Amino acid sequence: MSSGADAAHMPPDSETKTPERLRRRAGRLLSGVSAQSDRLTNDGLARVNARKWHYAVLASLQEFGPGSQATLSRRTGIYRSDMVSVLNELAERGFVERTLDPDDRRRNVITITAQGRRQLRRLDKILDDLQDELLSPLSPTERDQFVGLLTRLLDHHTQRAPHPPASRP
Amino acid sequence: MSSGADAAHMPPDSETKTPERLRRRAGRLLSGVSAQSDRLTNDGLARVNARKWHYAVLASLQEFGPGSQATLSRRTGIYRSDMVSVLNELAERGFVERTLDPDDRRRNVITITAQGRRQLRRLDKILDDLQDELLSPLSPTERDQFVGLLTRLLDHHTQRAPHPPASRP
DNA sequence: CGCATTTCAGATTGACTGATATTA
DNA sequence: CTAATATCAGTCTATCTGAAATGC
Repeated sequence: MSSGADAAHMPPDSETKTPERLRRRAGRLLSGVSAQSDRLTNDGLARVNARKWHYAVLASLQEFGPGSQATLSRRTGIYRSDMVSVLNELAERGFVERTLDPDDRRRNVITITAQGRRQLRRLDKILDDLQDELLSPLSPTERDQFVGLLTRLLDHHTQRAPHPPASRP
Repeated sequence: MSSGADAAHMPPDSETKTPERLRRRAGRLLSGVSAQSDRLTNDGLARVNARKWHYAVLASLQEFGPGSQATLSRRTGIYRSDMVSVLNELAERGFVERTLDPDDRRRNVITITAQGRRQLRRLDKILDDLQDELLSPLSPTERDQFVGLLTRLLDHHTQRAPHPPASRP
């Protein structure tokens, strides 16, 4: 009368339910929600043939202007070694240009193109929608709260790197 | 007379500062905080030769009693294939016992030992401390808020798996 | 010389898939 | 027969390390 599923073929609750102390652990909650968010973002961006690092690089170029690969690496947190392939992808698609820096011939200067700016707008829209989906169970006030709390946590733990230096190669 | 660091050897802000739109993205904040939390937990547990899955299994056994490996897999979210090695580690250390299930000879019945219960208490303490460290910038009220928001997000997104079925093998 | 930059080549890791043997 | 179980072998991806080549 009461339970919806076919009890004969379903395992008892104790086989599927997560222990309460596990459910309450902030660390576990964080990695769960973060994994969900990653899946959402990766899938959403893959649909337009983009990756999250593309967004990071384009946004950085748009906001602070052109820079060397090492500079972009510091601004986005992407390892220098990985920056190469990210920029290859962005250059292939015509979103950035790589030119030799005349003042320092070790460097490449990376510039965002008009197409790159258009792509950035597209990605911004997509990420806004995905964020709405992720935060859909929360009210507008709660969303702000959530983002605020996360920001404070991240700032606190990345200021002068506590134990291992967070990111930045 | 104002800025603390030696300006000559420091790159300008535009080389190190993260773009504002990047900083605001919930997805980025989440993976940042989650990464920090993972680092903290992994390091903390490694100091007593444990891993986060150890805790998940021990907590599940303590809360719901003995179970087969498949059951534990469902309760903790660890893949069946990875459960084997986790249980090997726990059995090596004397925290669980593997015995053949007489009622169903495909199964092993996993039981927590007295040592395992002691270890669970130890790990609970460690994780409490690490959680305090992670959430240290937040007031007690804010910590509850934060955990509450995360719980609602996770519940919403794991109920009847939206796109890809989150975890559970 | 030491140091920064771009680049490549590979280590390491964790989540995940697939196949097999056994038993229900 | 199909389905579940424990196990092993191996893929795939992201993060990260190391070192070479070039130029400051």
